[in-house]
Amino acid sequence: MSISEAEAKVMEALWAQAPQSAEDLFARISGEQDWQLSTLKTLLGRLLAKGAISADKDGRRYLYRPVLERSQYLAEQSQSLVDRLFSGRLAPLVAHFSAQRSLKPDDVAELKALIKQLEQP
Amino acid sequence: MSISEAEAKVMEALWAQAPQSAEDLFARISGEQDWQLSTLKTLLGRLLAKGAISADKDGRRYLYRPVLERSQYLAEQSQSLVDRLFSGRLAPLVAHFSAQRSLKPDDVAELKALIKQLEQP
DNA sequence: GGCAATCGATTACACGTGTAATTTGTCGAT
DNA sequence: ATCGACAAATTACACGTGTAATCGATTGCC
Repeated sequence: MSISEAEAKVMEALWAQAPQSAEDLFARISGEQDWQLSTLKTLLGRLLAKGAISADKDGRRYLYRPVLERSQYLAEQSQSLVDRLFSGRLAPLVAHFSAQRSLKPDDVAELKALIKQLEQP
Repeated sequence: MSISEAEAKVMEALWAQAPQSAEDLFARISGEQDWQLSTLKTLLGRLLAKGAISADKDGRRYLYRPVLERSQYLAEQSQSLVDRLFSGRLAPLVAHFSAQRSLKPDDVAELKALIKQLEQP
């Protein structure tokens, strides 16, 4: 099962720090996200059901921690986009960004460094 | 309003060739997508409602053509992913792919060529 | 002109999602 | 033992989406 966008925001908060209680998460997420505590609880429940997080009892409350790794989530999402829209190849995506002129000089420099690294393993 | 994944498949078929009738599209999409004609009609209706395509009467049929451009759709989708998962920067996404070892030598070569081009406009 | 074929339009329906209120269960304090 | 606080679980509900059947209108043929 894949996680939704709202659920992903909860995951981000857990990837930033874990474990956290629902209250912790609520405090951390408020400001970013204008949710009722109840909403967050619903999302935690759904993430638990999906196996994306785990919960350990800590006194009267639960402490939640990610099971799904951020890097795995990134991989799924990125791969899916590249597959769906760019025939599974990364270069066309970069070309697209370049054509849109949304590459800052910083990006170009960073990319260049990356490529260099890839060429000399 | 944004278009859904099933709707995007219809758009792809229209981007590949336009204008096309519902029947044309159905023929072109069958094999990729195991839809009933009725399903395709529903999706065309929704795309029309969203303004992503237009329809011109051609005798008893309609001919559909894209209004939303593919490049704009690519831009929205890519930007959204990069914003949500990579702080809006492209380089980290490429780095992620590289770390996943999902870059083939071809890709690296192509990227290198791209970068080169970006440096000497 | 009536009937059948053919389209598009309308209606259907289950499921995921965003958002939340209400209910339930438990622990601590009186 | 009871009551209140609090946390989690359950229930709620509207909306988008995937998938499709059916309805209704138009048109070509006999």
